[in-house]
Amino acid sequence: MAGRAGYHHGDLAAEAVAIALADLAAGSAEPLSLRAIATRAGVAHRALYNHFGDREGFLAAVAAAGYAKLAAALQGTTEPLSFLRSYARFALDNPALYRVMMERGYGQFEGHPDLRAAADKVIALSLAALAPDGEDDETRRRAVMRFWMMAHGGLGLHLSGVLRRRSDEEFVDELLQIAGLADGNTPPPQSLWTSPPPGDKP
Amino acid sequence: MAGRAGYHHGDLAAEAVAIALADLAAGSAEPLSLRAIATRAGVAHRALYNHFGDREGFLAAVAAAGYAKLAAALQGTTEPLSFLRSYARFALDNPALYRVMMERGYGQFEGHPDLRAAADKVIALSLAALAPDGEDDETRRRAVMRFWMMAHGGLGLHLSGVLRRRSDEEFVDELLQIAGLADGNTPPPQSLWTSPPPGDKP
DNA sequence: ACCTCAATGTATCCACTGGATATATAATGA
DNA sequence: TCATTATATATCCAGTGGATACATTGAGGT
Repeated sequence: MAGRAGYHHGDLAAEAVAIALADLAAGSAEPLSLRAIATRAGVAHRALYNHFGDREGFLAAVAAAGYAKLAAALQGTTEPLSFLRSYARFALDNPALYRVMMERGYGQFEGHPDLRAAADKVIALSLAALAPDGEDDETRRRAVMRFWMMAHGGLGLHLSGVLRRRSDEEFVDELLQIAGLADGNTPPPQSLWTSPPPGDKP
Repeated sequence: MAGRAGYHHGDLAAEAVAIALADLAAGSAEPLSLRAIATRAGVAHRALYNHFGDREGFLAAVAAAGYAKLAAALQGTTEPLSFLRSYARFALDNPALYRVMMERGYGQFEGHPDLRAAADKVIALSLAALAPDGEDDETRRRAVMRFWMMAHGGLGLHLSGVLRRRSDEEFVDELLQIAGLADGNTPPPQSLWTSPPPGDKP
């Protein structure tokens, strides 16, 4: 039972991650605080350390939940265009969560098998949707990497405000064009920059 | 004079940034601490607040210094291949500093004109080295964006350990190939992944 | 049914951080 | 010379991640 009447909570780990996800979705700019989350779960802050070893362990669990959400969002996309759209939409709809996920790469997977498994599922979906079936493995991986670099780089620049402020829709269209996936009937984009780049005549 | 004998320091702002740069170069993983830097400069931690308004102001100054270093590294590159090489080398040689720089996009430039000016110089160099002269402005900007997405995304994935661990040299060659800038006589790269991607037969 | 024990939660401490306020000292310009 | 302004200090605060010691509980073995 998930009751919280007694001394024990029931499923603290799950609720803590859920609170963190809600927090990130709410768009608060401050970093997640273990204490705040524990308090919100009605528990002493030190209780969290029983489930996740330390802050990084907790964030790994949050990131794993994020990858699971992303995998769910990517399910069913079978070709590059819809895949990129879904991927971009996820990142744009969950910018803070996306950041947490992307700050935890394969390099930090040791000791966090759940995170690795969740991320691997996303990679499998990427391979299926992006890479031509007939090609050899190396070519397929190359295609996924190319996509990932573009999407990751473009989304990062967009989310951190490097690019001219634009609607998400407009950005995705832009990204599709730059990635060579444009469907041809989107209007030509305007300048990419936040403001006139140096060298422009006023 | 940069003397530090008396009550006043001489040039605290410059020394604080220099200490931060040295710290980032030393590769310590912990985030910069104003107090630690002030102590290392032989000064009360509150003295820094006179020069930079708050922590974010200090980091903006550090990032600006980083952009200046990057601009210096990019000076003289006149075509895409050498530009990408220099850019990648800078990021790989100064990963922590690169992170600080990239976390502070145009969106945060308000109130930090120095940071903006330094970043604009890098953009001007990018335009000059990457974009064909004959093309119209929109095409040139598109070329720079395409490069930046790839480089930024690829470097981010490499630095955060998402990709298979490889030497920097190897990674740059890989990046050149994926970006379509390979000079043709580099050996074919191996798999990109940290470990066998899902779907491989063992 | 009992009873041990591992899992989970609490209480209390610590070092450290960014930041605020009030004060002291030095440099500068009228 | 002297007031003003820039710079540095002293001292406080709330908040954070983490450590140690202890309390409570539920599950398994007998």
